[in-house]
Amino acid sequence: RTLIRNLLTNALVVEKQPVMQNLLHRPLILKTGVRFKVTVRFLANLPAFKDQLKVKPVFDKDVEEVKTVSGFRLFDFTRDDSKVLDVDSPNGALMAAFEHMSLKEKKARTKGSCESPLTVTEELHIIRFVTVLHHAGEKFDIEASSLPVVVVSSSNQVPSAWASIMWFNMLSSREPMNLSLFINPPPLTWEQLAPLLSWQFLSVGQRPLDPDQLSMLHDKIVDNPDGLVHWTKFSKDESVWMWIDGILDLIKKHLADLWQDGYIMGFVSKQRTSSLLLNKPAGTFLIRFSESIRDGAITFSWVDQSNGEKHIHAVEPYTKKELSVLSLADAINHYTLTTPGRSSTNPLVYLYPDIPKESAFARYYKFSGPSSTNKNITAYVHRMLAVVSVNPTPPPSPPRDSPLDIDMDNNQTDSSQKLDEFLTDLLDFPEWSHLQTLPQERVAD
Amino acid sequence: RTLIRNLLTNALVVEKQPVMQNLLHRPLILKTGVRFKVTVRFLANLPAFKDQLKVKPVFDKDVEEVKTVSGFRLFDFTRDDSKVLDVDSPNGALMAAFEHMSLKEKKARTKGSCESPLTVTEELHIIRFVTVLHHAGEKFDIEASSLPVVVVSSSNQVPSAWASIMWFNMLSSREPMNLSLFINPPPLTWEQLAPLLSWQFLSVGQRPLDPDQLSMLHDKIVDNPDGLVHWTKFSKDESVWMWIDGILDLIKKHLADLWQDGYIMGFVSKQRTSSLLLNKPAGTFLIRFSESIRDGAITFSWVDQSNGEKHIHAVEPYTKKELSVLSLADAINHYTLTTPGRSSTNPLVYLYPDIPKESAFARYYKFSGPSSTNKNITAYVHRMLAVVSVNPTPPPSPPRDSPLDIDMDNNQTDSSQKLDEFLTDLLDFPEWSHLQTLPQERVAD
DNA sequence: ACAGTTTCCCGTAAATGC
DNA sequence: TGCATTTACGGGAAACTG
Repeated sequence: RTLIRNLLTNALVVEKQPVMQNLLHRPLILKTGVRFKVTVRFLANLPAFKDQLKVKPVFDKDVEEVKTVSGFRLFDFTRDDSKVLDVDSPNGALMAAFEHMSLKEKKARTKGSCESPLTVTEELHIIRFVTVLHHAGEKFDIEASSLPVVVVSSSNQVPSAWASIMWFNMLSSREPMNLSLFINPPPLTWEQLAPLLSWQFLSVGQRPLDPDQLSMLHDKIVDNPDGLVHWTKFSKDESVWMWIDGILDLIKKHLADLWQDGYIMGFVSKQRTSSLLLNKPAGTFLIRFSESIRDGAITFSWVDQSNGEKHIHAVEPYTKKELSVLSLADAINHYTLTTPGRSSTNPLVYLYPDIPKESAFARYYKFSGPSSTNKNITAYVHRMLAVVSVNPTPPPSPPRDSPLDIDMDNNQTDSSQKLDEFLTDLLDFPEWSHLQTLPQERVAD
Repeated sequence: RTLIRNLLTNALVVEKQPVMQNLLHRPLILKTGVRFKVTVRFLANLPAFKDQLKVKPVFDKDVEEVKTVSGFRLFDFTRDDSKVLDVDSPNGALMAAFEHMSLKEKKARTKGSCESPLTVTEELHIIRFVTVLHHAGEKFDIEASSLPVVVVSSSNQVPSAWASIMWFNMLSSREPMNLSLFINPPPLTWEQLAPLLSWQFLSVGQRPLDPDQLSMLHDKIVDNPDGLVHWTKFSKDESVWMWIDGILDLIKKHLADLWQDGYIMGFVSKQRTSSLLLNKPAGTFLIRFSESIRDGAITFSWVDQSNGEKHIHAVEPYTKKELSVLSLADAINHYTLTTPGRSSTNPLVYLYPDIPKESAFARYYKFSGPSSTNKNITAYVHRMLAVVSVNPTPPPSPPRDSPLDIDMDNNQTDSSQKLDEFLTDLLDFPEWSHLQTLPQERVAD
């Protein structure tokens, strides 16, 4: 009898398909006013109960934080609040599908001091599904709970909500269902955090972080000797996560191919960039994420040679907006340095360590976005977008005197050596002239 | 007594501030679920009536089309449906402000044949505000009506809704409040339509259409000898209006300055472009709207000279997306033609008729969008976007042999003559090589 | 004034209806 | 099936609210 009771008490299972699933197969982030779906399955497969069980969703049922933590927001369901009878599914199990669930904040928060110690994206909530089964003269209260969810009201809160989800997931095995986790959030060790981050890149870009990339992130994130990463560091003050999330979004929207191919080194420190490139021939470059731009931006650093001395440069990072009209492959392919009175050059020849640019990127060349879609022949003169800079390392005096130290045997190198002059009247523009006097060796960021 | 009755019957005046006001000061387009505001004023300034009058909005009150035209949509107010008492305004007049009005479609349309002869953007609706005044033992029914409005559910319907509003406005003087106007829409004469169109450009771009532009539009729109423009032609089949509306949006978002300055000829036929430019020195160009792209796009045509023969070319039109990262002025300033083995050129020197490019556009040069915002000096190499084409009219054999027929006295011409070579390996790309063999004389579009 | 949070709403994409 | 129309909702910005 108690066995049956226990069985039935745990017989409901919740399966959610929230809108913002974000590639982990779990209920995670719910946005007010946006529909999500939940399926509840009755594990005890007793067709006799068909049509007898009414399941009702209850938000934050029996959650102590609602009462104790003042300022904890309260929510209600706007649709499908009505319970749904159990019905047969194709595989014969009893289940109920809540297809049109939606949350709405219930005003009139808990009185008391309305000062919550938590931000809204640190509040963890749950949804319970309850039903009552009368059988053999006994009454069984059956319920099933979702994993914790974060409720947001705007999509600009999703990244920090996701940070909470990740943090919780990493700690939940030790403290199951502690909805007050973020009142006093434990730190994570780097060994816990590293695979978590790597997994994000695997999810978004089909490729995890390699040891070098993780090492750079380690140096950037772990600054105290105990090797622990604190929640504040991760999600608050410097907000390492916000920076990483911007990069993940950049990969998802514009760099999926190149990231998957492994052509984007991405996480490299300035120092490491220099030491890697200085050992390579001029014309070698690598692709890095901007460390200063929050919204996700990407740049490339290259090494050139002038007067026998090597210099490292980095182009001003490309933003999402620019990449939406000019892919990174095209931007690399057509990057042009101009020198007054001299021929123009593309300083990018070998992707580090020694991959000819074309063999890495040629398959992605398509010139620029919208115009390339209509490949039909028109009377219009076709065109492409290109990116142009003033050469930060002008070669010494006599024109075409000291060619770059580049292997000319390679065909593709040859073609990218057929370089040309560009509009030198750029230099008439006052804002550009100062660039001539900037120190050359510093790597950007 | 009847005087008073008439006075009071007409004493309510409606003043709306709809969301989509679109620069004409009238109630025009309302979107379901989107808030709009209406102010009702009581013209008879009798403070004695203060707090005695309850005004209630009624949608499509006494509109016959609701009953007769099957398929006519029905709407209700979702908020502020409750009537609002009259209150004193700062200037002492009695008025009621409906601050939170919002429409929702009422399902269950009129039965009968659900086939409406009208599209939703051709349905004209009105909102009436009604109140009852008891005074001196008599009962006065007072009401005020809005001008016709078009109700849409999505912003992709706004352009055609606006077409209806314009058409109605032009005809309403003759047929006041004919809500069935579009069941049999009368044509407009060109003399009616032309100022209507011009007014749109004045509203959006602070500059009306000039006679030449109107003449081109006339030739494009008026094809029957009676000089009438039919609603079908304007808004349906070829949808001249959709094309114009895309251009208006382009001006609003990216070309406001240049349009206001009058530097955009815009509406010029291919034939006229040719005849204008062929009489001008090589390097003369003009700016035209694409006639084929529906979403609003802009191109420039220029004349060059090769073997003593003049050619007209037009670049593939620029779309809104591209103009959001590269302004038209910059695109013109840095437009580059490349010729294999030859120096690159910018074919754009004089804006038609003979304005040096820089004197028209230099004030708007800012290189490309986002990067120019941070003018602070960083270690990054600055960069800009440029547009590049393969030269459609390669000059004859010996390099730098036949310079363009350009006045070299002008400083700025001089600087734009310092032209350079560009990446000739463009020509290694198979898709570009065919461009060499295209006919040169045809003007695009 | 300000920061955290929510609301508002355009524009695109997807869903729906006919 | 295709087209007309509505719904959905991401994302940027305004409005709110303490």
